[in-house]
Amino acid sequence: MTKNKIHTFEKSERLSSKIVIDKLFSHGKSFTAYPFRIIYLSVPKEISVNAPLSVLMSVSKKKFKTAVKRNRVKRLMRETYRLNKQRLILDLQQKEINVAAAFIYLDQEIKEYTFMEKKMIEALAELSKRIK
RNA sequence: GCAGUAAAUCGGCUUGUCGCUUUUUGUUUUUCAAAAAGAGGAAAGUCCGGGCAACACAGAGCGCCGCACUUCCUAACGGGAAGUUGUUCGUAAGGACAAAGCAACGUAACAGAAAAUAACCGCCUUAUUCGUAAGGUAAGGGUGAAAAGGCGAGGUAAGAGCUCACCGUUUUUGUGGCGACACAAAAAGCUGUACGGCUUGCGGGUUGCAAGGCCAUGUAUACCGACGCGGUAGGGUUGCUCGCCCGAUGUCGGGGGGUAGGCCGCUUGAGUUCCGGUGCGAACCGGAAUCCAGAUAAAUGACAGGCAUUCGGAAGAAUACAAAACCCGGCUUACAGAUUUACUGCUUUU
Repeated sequence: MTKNKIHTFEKSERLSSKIVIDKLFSHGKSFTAYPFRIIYLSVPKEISVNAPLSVLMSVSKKKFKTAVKRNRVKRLMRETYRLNKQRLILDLQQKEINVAAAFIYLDQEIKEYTFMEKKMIEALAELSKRIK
């Protein structure tokens, strides 16, 4: 494993299956780590493709009316996730479970990158603790 | 120099680290590496028009919806260009808005005598029992969005295009213009105005790429074949019996439709850039070069530094609006700031 394989965010790591998303929102458990609300669900290995963790980012249209601002928030979330996900993935690989999760942004304003990063690390730690 | 008007263009640049999507090449079947490309003038609103696709469709009429000065442009348009007439804003350069028709049918509330076969008051004439009655009259009054061409003079019992001058209107003729129309002359005393669901002309089938087409794992399975039970269980016909008819459950194979998912549609097109020509212009014609996002819950990014611009004494702060979703042509709306050209007003200097 080379160094630059760690911080990726490829298609397989994104949650794109309609069925899994529907399941996630109807049966998933959730908690709030402000400014994120996180919904997660452990998925059987046959359904999920490759990655131990597949994720989607969501920003409400009500809170950010223009697409440019929504994109900005989503990209910030994605970057912070991408750079800090490694610990959680190792954890999941040890436990041998696959997880699907949705990150929903709750705040009304765009926050600084440093703030977002700090909160993302907290949220990922919390998620790691909750999954058994 | 300052303020403004019109048209057009641009709308940050750059280095490093870590990423994303597509394509190509190499390595090689499993993803790994390299290279190239990767949001806009409005991509937006989804308001019009067209391509494309599926479905519908003998022909004609009625209805419904949209549009409406002229000529031109266009694949088409409710769009655009150049003009016409009117109203209006601005000192000006210029800007904004409006525009078929009233022959037939219909409407014009309230107010007012009356909203179109005009007589309430007033004015005048005649009659008079002096109360009024008959008639003439649109000059004056008030109402109203709108009052019977305007104004002056003559005229008259009082008045009236009744007559005349000027203005307006309509018609005819002439000149200019492709035309809307403009100008000029002559004639007509001049049969209201505003509009409509009315009339006329032109256009319109419906739904939108989540259109539409193809492949198809798993699960269940219409139907068919083979093997097996067995022409057995059971069912139908009938009040019952006979008779007649249908006929399982299993295994394997074929097989249609089709869910998850994938592929096509999908980016070479009314394309883009440059040059030349025609036209006042929108635009068109000819030639050369070129391939320039194709994602799918949705890539085109994040962070750190440097530069530029603006604000500020400095520290520092700010750098608009807004992100493709089948593709084009428009319209509308948002937009920090910068640049160019032409023109206008004011001011200074010459």
